[in-house]
Amino acid sequence: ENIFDRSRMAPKTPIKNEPVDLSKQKGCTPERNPITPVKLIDRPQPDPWTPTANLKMLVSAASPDMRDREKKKELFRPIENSKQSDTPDSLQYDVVDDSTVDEFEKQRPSRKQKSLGLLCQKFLARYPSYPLSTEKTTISLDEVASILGVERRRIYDIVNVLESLHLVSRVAKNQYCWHGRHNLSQTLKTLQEAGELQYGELMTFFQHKEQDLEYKFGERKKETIPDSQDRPLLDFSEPDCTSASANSRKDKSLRIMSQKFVMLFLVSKTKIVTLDIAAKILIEETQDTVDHSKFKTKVRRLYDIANVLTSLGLIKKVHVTEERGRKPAFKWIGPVEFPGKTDEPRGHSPTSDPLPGTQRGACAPYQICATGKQRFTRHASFNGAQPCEGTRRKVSSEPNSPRQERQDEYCSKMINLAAVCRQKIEEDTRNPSITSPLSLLPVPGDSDFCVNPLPQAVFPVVQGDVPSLSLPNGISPQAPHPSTPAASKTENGKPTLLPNQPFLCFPSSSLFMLCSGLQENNLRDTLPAAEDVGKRSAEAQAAVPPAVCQKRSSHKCASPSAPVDDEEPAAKKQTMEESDVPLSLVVPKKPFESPKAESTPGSGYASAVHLEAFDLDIASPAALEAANKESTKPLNSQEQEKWCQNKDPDEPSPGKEHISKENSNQPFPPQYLYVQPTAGLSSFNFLFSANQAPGAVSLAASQLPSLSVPCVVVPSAALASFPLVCSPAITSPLSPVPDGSFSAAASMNFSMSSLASTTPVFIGTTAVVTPKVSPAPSVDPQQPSHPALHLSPVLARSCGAVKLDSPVCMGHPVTLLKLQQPSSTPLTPKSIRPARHEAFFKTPGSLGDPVAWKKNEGNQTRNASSVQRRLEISSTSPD
DNA sequence: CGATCCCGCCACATT
DNA sequence: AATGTGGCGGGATCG
Repeated sequence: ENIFDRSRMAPKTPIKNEPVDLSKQKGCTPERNPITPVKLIDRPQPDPWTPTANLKMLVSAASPDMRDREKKKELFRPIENSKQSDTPDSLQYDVVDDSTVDEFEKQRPSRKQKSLGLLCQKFLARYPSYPLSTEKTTISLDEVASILGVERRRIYDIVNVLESLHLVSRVAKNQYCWHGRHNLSQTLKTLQEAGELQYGELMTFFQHKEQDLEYKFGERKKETIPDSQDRPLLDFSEPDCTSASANSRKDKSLRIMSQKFVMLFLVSKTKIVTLDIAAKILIEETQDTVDHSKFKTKVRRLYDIANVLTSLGLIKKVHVTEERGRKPAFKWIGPVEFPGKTDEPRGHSPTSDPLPGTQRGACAPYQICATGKQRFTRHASFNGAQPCEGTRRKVSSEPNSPRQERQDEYCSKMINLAAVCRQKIEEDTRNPSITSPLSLLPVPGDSDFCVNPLPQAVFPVVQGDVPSLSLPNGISPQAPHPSTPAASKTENGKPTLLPNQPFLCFPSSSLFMLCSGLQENNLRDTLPAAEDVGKRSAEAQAAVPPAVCQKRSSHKCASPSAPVDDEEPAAKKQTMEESDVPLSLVVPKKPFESPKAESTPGSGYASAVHLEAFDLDIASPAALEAANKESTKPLNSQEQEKWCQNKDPDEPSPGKEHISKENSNQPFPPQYLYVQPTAGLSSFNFLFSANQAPGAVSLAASQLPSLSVPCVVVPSAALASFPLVCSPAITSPLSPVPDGSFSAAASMNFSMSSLASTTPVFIGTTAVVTPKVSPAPSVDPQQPSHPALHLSPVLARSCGAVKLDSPVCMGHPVTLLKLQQPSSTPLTPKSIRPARHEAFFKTPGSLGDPVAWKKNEGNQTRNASSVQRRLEISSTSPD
């Protein structure tokens, strides 16, 4: 009751009104009046410093007696003061203080006193951590705000974060329901899983570099992945779920950010996350590079979140010292292991929700996790047929557009990750001279590369395809490899793939990137794991072609080893097999949509990830998995696994070296892009070797039209470089397309992929390998760019980051892109992309922004040089 | 001076 | 239109 009164009386305004300045000055003579209450007013609060104080306040609020005492102390001041009227307090506080020194401080309301963290503590003190299930505690924002003596806005900050962890949920306007920490572990678990999917690699990656190299990517993934797969993603849905549509809003970035932030901790091996990295990763859309301001804003938000999380006792502030110096960071001090299996409760049955309204997996804003994916895959298999689409969606539960958003998020994430990686790489590079060649490849637009949300939504899905795929998978038993199974097991297509390799997952299940060694190579220096990669890559190269084929033909692949050798044959077979796929080709729809999606996304992705997005449908994750497995396994599977596993950080090089040497031509090896088949397309899986030539991609675009094939692959012109694997059927048409040479290869099969890889993607590893010398030859289009030199910084970075993985990347300098755009523009999807890219760039202001550019440029140069070095190094010394 | 982050404007959403 | 929400970033404070 008091509260209300007081609140009204004094509450808000007073504080604000008061000019701070005066107060300070006055500080000396505090108190009294409130004329210019300013700081003085604050004073009252001051005392709260101690956490306990806050509690006391609360208590005091409860009991008048306490209050008086406290009052002296001034703890409660906010609320109370209103009532008490400031008078006395001021005086007392000083007196009261224990520490003499503090008086001043106490007096002035210092900012700390008003900190969000403190406020949050007060807030939390009001509610039991583990409320009885029976009692439902409702929270009135107005009430709380007045009680705590703050504006409502601040309460939102707190509640939003709490909501992200499901400690509270919104029940109605101005009303929240307090759940306490009962579900916290589950929530964290869910987040962890989701985080693994989304950020696992990155984090691992980083950490490796930075901290311990011990880690292995492969291992790491394996660990996490397994579990995560089955589970539904996060359901963060929380509240929103209720209104699936609701997502629309901006999506409460604070909430999402909070979840993402927590995820980073959970997937972090060290449990320490630096603010800057978190910000980079969390920045969506824009690539890091673009705005500095954006970054700043993100950091601010992170501080807000961190304050709340700190109050919850989940993290604590620490500093990490890196090469550059000491950086602010936070360490997770909350639970790491989540005993309760979340699964049980929710996992299998999505329906069960702990939280009342929120859960529904589908809804969750978080979609990221893509709850849908996993399920889809499976479902898809079931469906088998077209209907799938419908089903699938249902399954996904997302009726609406929301997905797109999700996808976007993913995209953004990916981008961010890429950026982060990039940066890391860059940094690393510095040290040694390791610039990653990748960096060269910039893909400007990539950032956008958003997911192809549309595709998913749009496409009906392909489940039919999936099934087919799945079948193979099922069959796949042939591949005894453990890894495979694991993958298969995991529902998520993505995860499965991952086992050994580092990969990037797209939310949309449609694309997967497998990075074999790229990163490693690049990073290698820095990274521990790199070595593996190298090996892998080498092998991968070999394997790749087959893999490509296999994807669908996994059956064939079954005899993995063979395929490798017989690439061609395999390819044929594949094609044969794929014939099925062709069907998918039929599907025209995709093309349409996909183009868009692709175009945009693709470009974006490409840039970021290098992926090409294809819009295949996301729906069929299984297919992907299968494909992936197959692809990799058949040829490489074992090897790869070995690599992955084997790779010991210590001596990765050996293997690699060999490989590299062997494959010198195709240094890149390992990366693959996976595209899940969409419904129609589903049958096709695309694997792109990172190496591929750009031309292929472009071709694809052109092709597409004609074919209307599902293959969406459209690499952005700039990006171009990706080779696409086309289903055989498609191939014919395609083959011609792109670059003559490449295209042919591409069109044919994967085998070509190998070719492609060999081909100089100028940017690709090859580039690295063969130092600049003649990267160009391979691709005309690209040549112009001469990426290395000109790469737009941004791109380069992004590429680097992303690319690190894939040598594939094409580095196109920004300039190039532009050029291409005009030229290529026209019809092909490519053209589209380019355009977008530009737009993209511009938007971010990157281009426009002088500052950004400058930065970029600087980087570029740097990169270039480093790259060169790198190339040399790589070429010379594989190690 | 960089790290923090309070404060509150203001846009968008909901009622 | 009013009110609820919450993005966002200026600029104050802290260290």
